[in-house]
Amino acid sequence: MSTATVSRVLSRPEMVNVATRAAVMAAVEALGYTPNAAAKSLRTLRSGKLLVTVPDIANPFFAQILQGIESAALRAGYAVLLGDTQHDEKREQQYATMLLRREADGLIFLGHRLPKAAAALVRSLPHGKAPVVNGCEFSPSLGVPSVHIDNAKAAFEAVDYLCQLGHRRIGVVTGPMASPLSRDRLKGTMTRANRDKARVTISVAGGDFSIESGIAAGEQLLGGAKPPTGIFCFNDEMAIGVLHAARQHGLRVPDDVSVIGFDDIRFAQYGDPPLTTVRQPMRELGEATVRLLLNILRGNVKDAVSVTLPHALIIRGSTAAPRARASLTLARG
Amino acid sequence: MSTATVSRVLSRPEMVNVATRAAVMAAVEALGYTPNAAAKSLRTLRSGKLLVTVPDIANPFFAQILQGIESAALRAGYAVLLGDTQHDEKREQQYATMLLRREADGLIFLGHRLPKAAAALVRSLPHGKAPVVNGCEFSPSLGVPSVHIDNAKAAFEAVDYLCQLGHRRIGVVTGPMASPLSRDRLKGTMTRANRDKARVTISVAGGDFSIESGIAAGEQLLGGAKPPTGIFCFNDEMAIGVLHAARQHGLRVPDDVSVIGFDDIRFAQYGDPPLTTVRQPMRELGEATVRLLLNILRGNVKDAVSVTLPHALIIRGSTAAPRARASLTLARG
DNA sequence: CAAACGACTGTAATCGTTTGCAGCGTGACC
DNA sequence: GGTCACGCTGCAAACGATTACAGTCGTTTG
Repeated sequence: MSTATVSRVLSRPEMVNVATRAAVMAAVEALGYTPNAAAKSLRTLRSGKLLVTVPDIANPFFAQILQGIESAALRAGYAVLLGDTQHDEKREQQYATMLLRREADGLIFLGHRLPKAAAALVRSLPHGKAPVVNGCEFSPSLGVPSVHIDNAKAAFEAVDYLCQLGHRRIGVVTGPMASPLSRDRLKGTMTRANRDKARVTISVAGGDFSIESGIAAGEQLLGGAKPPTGIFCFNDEMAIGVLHAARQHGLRVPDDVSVIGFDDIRFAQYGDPPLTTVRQPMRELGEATVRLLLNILRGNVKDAVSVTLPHALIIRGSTAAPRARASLTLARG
Repeated sequence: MSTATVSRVLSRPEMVNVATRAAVMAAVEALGYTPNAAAKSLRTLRSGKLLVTVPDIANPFFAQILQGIESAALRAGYAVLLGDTQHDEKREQQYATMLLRREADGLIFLGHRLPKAAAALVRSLPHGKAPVVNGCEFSPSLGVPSVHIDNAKAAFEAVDYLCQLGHRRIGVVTGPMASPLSRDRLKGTMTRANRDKARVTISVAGGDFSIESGIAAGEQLLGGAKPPTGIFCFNDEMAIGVLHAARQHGLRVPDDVSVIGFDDIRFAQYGDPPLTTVRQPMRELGEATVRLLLNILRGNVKDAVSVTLPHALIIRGSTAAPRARASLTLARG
């Protein structure tokens, strides 16, 4: 029995006679043979792995996207190489070179920076051929397809909802402005605010998507002279921080101040109060990203284009119409 | 310039003359050469990857352990192959075979089941030589070293704290009993309860570590005739569920019922009320697990033994002394 | 001065698969 | 009966690194 035959049985069984096939399988069973992945990868130039870099795996938003990625990858016969970059550019670079070493067949990056090594790869290949896709930011300038929601529209809707409830002083807790995602959400926020320019005022506090930065932003917004009656946060964790800050200030949510989050992580709905938020389809985002990458790997150029998935404003208990100014002042005393 | 020299420059630079070394480096730069990982792996029989299987990556507890694993692995020059098993035995098996294919040099599994393929490996190698370690369960019978806390002791302390506050009817929300971790915590709970056999009664509700199962368990415990005044949950997510259920029942925490969680995930301290919980050093658990695995890979047999890390009861706002029975009844009316 | 040595560098075998090509036997068709 | 096609299997050449071993050359040592 030649190695060639064994190899064929294992990779393309239909090429070999049923009898020999059975014999080989029996021998494989008996000897407990398992093919060596490195040798296979060396020969075929394919590793069967997808490299995924995540800014922070402890962030439930990314964790759930990753879950979608993992399950779609597994279904397609790929394994996931995980890189937690901690928003650190060095680490992003470091991981990206694994692509050049052919340790992975493709790269999914969930941050907003395209690592140099990957950028070089993108430039060196014809458009739409580089196996690099982005997970949740949309940045056409990178020349890399991505899967995302319409962040500007989503923010518009969130702020619109606050306006419709009657809020006039609205606070916004953003993410880092380096990320297009934050910029898009701010853009949507402003678009809506400017529509009511005369009446609606926006105050902006910067955050970094962590609970702690949400607390700080909450302090900042609620500590001022004329605090906002409604606060829109660019993710749920910061919203949880703002809720916390509001409690510290003796403010009740939603009676004294309304809060809207973003993402709809699992903890959003079970807090007190349950958080009104913009739901992103995290799992689907992850799955769609893998599909996109697989299309590129398979050369389906026509299907290798950015995808926009639907979002939804989920209304829960953290939002309500603002109270009259007098009673609010009273409550804060 | 022979390939041998280039190889030496890249892997053991000290072996080659400084001048040639510089020349090679220059050429490498100029040509943008990057070594092929598969070829290297084939030749050296080492992949530079650690396989990590996680029952549920969206669970912040595992996410944080994974974070520790990833960072320790990266520091040691290893990459992480992630498998989210969704508690599914099939998927665990599937991932474990990657070890046999030499797609990874070692396996860290965070669930409680040792996959067959890995078990076979453990049996086939001398004791303490198999590159397989467990992440947070301690199960000597598997013959695999692990990193964990003293679960029985931790549970003992949590229940002890409730007892000392004056609670007599205590509820427990467990995890799946298939896991030694749950059994150990229940054991610790019972040890403490039995010390006060005459006065303390324990009621047990089964959960699966999800928020939803916490809600269900909370309903079950709080819906009865003589509901517990203190509830100890085997993780924070279920505790969050119990808090939710308590609110639904019109009970206030900690006035009407005290709640203790386990793990101290980030969301525990920013809820309302902040959760009293048993802190596990998640990051350190992950890092220690990697160290353990590396010791095995390097043949440091004497350091390849299970490790117990310290836990701590973190007291926050979700626990207090129970109210007199009369007023409790009043509050619930 | 010859021999031994040391510091490098090159040759070539090797890791374990995949796969193009050739060989071989069988049956069909003319 | 000869030719051809077809189905299957084996041979052997890759894939791209690492590394034992041998060779080269300058230097030290006896």
